[in-house]
Amino acid sequence: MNKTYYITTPIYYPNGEPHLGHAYCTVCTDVLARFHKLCGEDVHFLTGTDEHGIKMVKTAAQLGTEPRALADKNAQVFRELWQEIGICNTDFIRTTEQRHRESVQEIIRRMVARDDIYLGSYEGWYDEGQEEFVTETEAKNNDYRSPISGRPLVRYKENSYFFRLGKYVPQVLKYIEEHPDFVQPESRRNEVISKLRAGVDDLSISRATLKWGIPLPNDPEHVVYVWMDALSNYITALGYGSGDDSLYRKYWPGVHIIGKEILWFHAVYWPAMLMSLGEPLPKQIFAHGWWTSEGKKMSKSMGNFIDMQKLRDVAGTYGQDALRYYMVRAASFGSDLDWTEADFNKSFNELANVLGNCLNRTIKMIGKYREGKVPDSQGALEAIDQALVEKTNKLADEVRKAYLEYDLQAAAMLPIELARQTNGYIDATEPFKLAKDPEKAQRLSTVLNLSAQAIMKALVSLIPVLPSKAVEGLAQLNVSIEGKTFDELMGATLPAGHQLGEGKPLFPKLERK
RNA sequence: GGGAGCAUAGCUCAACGGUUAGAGCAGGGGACUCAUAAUCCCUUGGUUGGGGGUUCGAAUCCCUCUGCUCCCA
Repeated sequence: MNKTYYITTPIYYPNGEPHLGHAYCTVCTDVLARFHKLCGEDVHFLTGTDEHGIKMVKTAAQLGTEPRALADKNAQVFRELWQEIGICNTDFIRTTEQRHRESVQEIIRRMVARDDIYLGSYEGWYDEGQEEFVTETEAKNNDYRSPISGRPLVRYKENSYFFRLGKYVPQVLKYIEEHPDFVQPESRRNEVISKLRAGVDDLSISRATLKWGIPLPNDPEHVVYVWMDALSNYITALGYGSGDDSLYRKYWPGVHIIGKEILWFHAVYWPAMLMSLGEPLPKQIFAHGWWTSEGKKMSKSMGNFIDMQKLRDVAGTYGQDALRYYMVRAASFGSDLDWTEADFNKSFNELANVLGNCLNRTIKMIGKYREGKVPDSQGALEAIDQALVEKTNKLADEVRKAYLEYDLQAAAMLPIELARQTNGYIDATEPFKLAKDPEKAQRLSTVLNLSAQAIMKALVSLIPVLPSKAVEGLAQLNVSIEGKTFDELMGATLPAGHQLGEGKPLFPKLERK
């Protein structure tokens, strides 16, 4: 039995189309999923859409359609975009699906049985025009007026079921304190801890005024509100609480990759819910940062919004892998990021000039000087050879470590650094000059061999980030990754006599306007 | 108002309290032709935000000032 690995993105709110933020989170999760898959693990990768709630109702009304139809349409848009940027999710859950509905109701039943849910009343600032509650912060920021209509907010009270979050807070706090890796990165973990210490109220989990949602099994006049519905997806998708929970037993607990704005809910509500159910907590929760664009907050009116169309244009022009590489290497995983044309070009040039060119010149020289067959490395290694061999041999460990520590930026850039060094090696050893001197044939063989080994390892390491291009590059080296694990591929060398394929630019440069 | 953090080269960032504070990019100079007008080498550039302290030794620890960010209310 292979080791299992379960990883998730959040479920996205489909009241609009996906944008850079969604794509980033999904790509990072995908990169991790692909690495673990490459390591031979049995990977289950879940993403999906969170389709209930007042905003769906309103957006649908504005568009003259129904929430269900809006969700159907946009869930499909999300699915298609993920296809286009190479996402390898194994499941896609929609919270309107029957499997989720039934399972959430079962979850509530179990919580009710545990006396963790009770009827109380929810009081807050209510925007009558918008027919929705606004948070205390939001109300204050808008001077207790509706940001839409400008009319004063009213104090409104309605019955609501509550989850006894407060009961579990001490346990959650203890768990987070005792498991430093549970919530990452560190700075976010500290924020959660300090907020937990300040004390937390019980959580309102139902709305009687809303109809678009999952009815509470114990009181169908109420629908399940936001987090109880949304967070449950991570286990309802595995069949938790249904007749067949084999996937749940196989894959749970998993790793959650999320944006920093929803860390609180994942780090506190979700563990508390699982404690109430008596189920294991997630293995890890990693919160990534937010994007700005050209140094400013993304906004449609500013014209710097990286929307789905822009993502499609970039993927269409430069390829999905160039987009993926850019996103992953743009900043260290966990910190905020900034999308700039200049940085994108820089990152594309790394792929084309450093990685692609290194592969290309190596293949072309072996083609020209050795009839496309990898020559044997002969004779004693010189210091410069030794340095390249060491760097090549270290790559597997370095990349593995980077992935296990969620340092996706390093994982993406380490192979590029090896390609950079290989370029330097080729320039320093000058195989193209050695080729002119028959007496240097042995030396030439060594240089070509070591260059080929290095670029091969660089490409293997990049498979999770560049699922299509890395494999394409390896195909040029006539290396198949079919059925092979990361360790097997990284431990292997191209044998002497190995016939290479045809060398073609991996990331062709585009015509400049 | 409460809490946390950051400040290092033009830019993005590194540097268990321990040699001369390092990379990439950008800038300057040069080399090369296997390769995608690609590549490589050399190089300019820093009083580590200011001030004080602890220490044999501080970018790193402490205090303080300034500026910025984040979380919460």
